[in-house]
Amino acid sequence: MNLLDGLNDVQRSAVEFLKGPTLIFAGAGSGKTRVLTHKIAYIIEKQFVYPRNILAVTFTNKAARELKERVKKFIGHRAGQVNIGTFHSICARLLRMEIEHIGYDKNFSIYDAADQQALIKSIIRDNNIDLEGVKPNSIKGKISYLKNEMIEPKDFKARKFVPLDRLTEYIYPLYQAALKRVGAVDFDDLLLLPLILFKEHPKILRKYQQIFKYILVDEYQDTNIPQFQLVSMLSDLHKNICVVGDDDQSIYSWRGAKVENILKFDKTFPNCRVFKLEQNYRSTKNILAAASAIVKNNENRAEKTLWADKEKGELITQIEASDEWDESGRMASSILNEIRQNKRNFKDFAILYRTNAQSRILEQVLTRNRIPNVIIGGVRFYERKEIKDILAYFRLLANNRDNVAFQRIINTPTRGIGKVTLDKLIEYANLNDFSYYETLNYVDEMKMSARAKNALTGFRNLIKQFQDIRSTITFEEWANIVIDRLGMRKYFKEDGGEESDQRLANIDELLNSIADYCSKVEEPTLEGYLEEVALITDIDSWDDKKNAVSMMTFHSAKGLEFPVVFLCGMNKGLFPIQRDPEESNEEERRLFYVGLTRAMEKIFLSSAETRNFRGENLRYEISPFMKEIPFELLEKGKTKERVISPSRIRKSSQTFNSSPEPTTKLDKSVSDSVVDAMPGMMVSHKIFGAGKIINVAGFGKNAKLTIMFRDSGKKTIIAKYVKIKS
DNA sequence: AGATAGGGGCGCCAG
DNA sequence: GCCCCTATCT
Repeated sequence: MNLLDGLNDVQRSAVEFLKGPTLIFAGAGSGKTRVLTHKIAYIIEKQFVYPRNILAVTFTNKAARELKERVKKFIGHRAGQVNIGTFHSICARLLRMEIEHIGYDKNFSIYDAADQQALIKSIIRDNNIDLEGVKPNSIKGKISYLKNEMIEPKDFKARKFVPLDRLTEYIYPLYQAALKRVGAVDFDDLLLLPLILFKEHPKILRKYQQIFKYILVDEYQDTNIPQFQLVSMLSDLHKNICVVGDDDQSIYSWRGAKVENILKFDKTFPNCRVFKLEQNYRSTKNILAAASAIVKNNENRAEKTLWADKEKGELITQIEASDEWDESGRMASSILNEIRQNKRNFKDFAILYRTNAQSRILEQVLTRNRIPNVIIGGVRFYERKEIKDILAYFRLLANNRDNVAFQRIINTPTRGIGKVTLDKLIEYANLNDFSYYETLNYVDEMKMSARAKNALTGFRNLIKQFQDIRSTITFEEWANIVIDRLGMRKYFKEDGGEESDQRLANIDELLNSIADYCSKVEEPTLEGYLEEVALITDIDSWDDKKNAVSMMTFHSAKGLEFPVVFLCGMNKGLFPIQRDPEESNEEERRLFYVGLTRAMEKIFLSSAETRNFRGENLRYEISPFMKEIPFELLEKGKTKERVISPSRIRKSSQTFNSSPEPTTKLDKSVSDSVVDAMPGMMVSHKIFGAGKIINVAGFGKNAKLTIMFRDSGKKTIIAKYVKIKS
C-alpha cells in the first residue's frame, strides 16, 4: 500500500516533510491520527531508520495502543518496536533503567494522589506541624503546582500572610526528602527526574538523543513546562521534532499546561515548518458552524478556519428541563427516540458533563429505563479500598522502604496493631533512620506489650514468607498465593456490609487483571504490573466495543467522537464553572468547543432550572454559552416523557411508601448490560472467554453467576464483568 | 483495639 | 452530597 494514499494535499505534505521542526495545527476531526500514523510508517520506509529510533508521545495509553495498531497495518510487527506512550509511561520506563544515577533505587514506587496525601500527613504528624486549618490536600495541590512550574523546594518563598504558602514552604522540602527516603516518586517527579538526570549526566542525555532520531508529540497544546523541556532536550541533536495540536482545544491549564508551547513553537524551534489541517471530516456543517461561532469569542488563539464537506445536517436541539431528574429523563427519552427513528445503537451516544458528580442521577435514570450505560471516570477500580490494600502489599514487597504502603496494611486485615503500637514503631524508626519495615527486626528493643510485639513479628514473618517464595514461582502464581494467604477475602466477607459481595468480586477482578497482564507481557513481573496499574487512566479502561451509552466529563472526551452527543448541565455556574470571577471564561469555552466537536451528526444541549448543590436546591440561570450559538442553528426540544417518570424514582427513594425499592444498590462506577442473566445464556469474559451460565444468584449487574467456561472450567463471576450474548 | 456515629467543611477537571 | 475527622462506646 502506498503510504501517501488516501490523504488530502496538506496531510500529504505534512507526512512527506521529514527534516527539522514541524508544527501541525490540526483542527478537530481533521485527521491528525491519520497523519501521525502515515508519518511514522513513512519515516521508517523512507528514511531507513529502525522503528525504535522513533518516539511518539500520545495523551493517553489508549491513544498509544490505537496508534500502534494502526501503524501495524502498514509495517507489520515492527510497529511494536516504535516507542509509543504517554509522557508519564515513557518517563517511568526510562527511570526504571536510569534512576540509580540520581540516587534512587530502581524499584521505586509510584505515588498517586492518595499516597502523596498520606505522606504529607505523616510529615505533619512527625514534625508536630500546626495546620492552622489548612488541609493536607491543599498543600499537596500547591506542591504539585510548584513542581509543574519547576520551582524547586529551596526556591519557593511564601507570601507572608498566606498560611498555605507558609506551610508549603516548610513542608515541600520535607516532602521531597521523604519521597526519596521511602524510594518513591510522584506523578510530577516522573517528568522532573528525567530532566534532572539529563542535566546531571549529559552522556545519558546524549544516548537518548541518539536513540530518538524522530520525535512526534500529539496534543501538544496541553503540554506543561517539564514536558516542553523534555521534548526540547531530546530533540536537540537531530532536531526532528514534530508536534501536532490545536490551541482551541487546550483544556488543561489548571494542571500546568501552557498553550504558549504550541503558539510559540515556531519561535522556539527556528526554521520550523508549519502545516494547517483545516478540513474537518467528522461533523456536519451545522455542528461545525456552532463550534466555530463559540471559539471565535476567544481572544488568545491562532487564526484558522475549519470547514466541512459533509451535509448541513440536523439542528442542535435545546432541552430546558425543570431539574436534573427531568433533565436526565428527557435525555433518556431522546435516546430512545433516536434509536426508534434513526435506527441508532446505544453505543452511538455520549453524554458529557462538567463534573463527575452529575453522573449519579443520570446513571439512575438511564438504568431504570433499561438504557445500558458506561461511566468513564468517577471512583476508579484501582482506587477502591480492597484493591489499594492488596496493591499496598505488592508495593511493600517490591520496595520495602515504602512507608506509605506499610502504614496502609500494617493492620489490614486487623491483626491487633493499633495506633499506640504503630506510634511507638514510627518513633523508633525515625529515631534510628530506619524504614518502618526495617524496624520490625528490632521489636525486642521497643517498649510495648508482648502481645503487640507478637503481632509485629507475625506481620514481619508474613511478608518475609511472601518474599521468600517470590523467586521460585511466576508472578501470577505468586499473586494468587499472596491474596489467598492474606485472608483478604475472609476479612471483607466478615465485614458483612452491603458492599462486601462487591469487594470480593473486585478482588477476583484484580486477579483477572493480573492474569490479563501476564498473558500479554513477555516477561511479567511484580514491578511491571505495579507500574502499569499506577499509570492507567480513566479512558484506558473503557471498553469501547460494548453497546452502551458512554458518560464522561468533557475532559475525558478529548480525542473521541460519537454520532450523537449530549452536553448537559448547560447552566451558569456549572458550565462555565464558577470560580474566580476575575478570570475569563476562555478555557471553559474551549472545553465547550471540545464537547461540540465530538459530535458527528447530532447535538443536544440541556439545562435545568433548579439543581441540587451541597444538599440544597438552587435556582440556576441558563449558561451564557447558549447565547453564543447562532439562533438559526438551534431548535427547542419537544420531547415528551415516555420514560419511567423521574419524579417517581426520586420519591420512592425519599419516602417510605409501599412501592418497594429494588434491593440492589446502584453501583457508582460500573454499569453494564441491563439484560438479566438467566441460566443457559452464553456469555463472554475478558480473560476466560466464552462460557455458559449454569446458575444465577441475585439479580441485575451484581448478580453472582456460576459459569462454565469452555477453556477454564467453572467459575463464579459477578454479572457486570461478563458480556451476555443473545 | 477497633467499630460506629455525628459534625464540620467544602469541591470541579486528571496523570 | 460526600468525605474526613473526632468522640464515644464496646
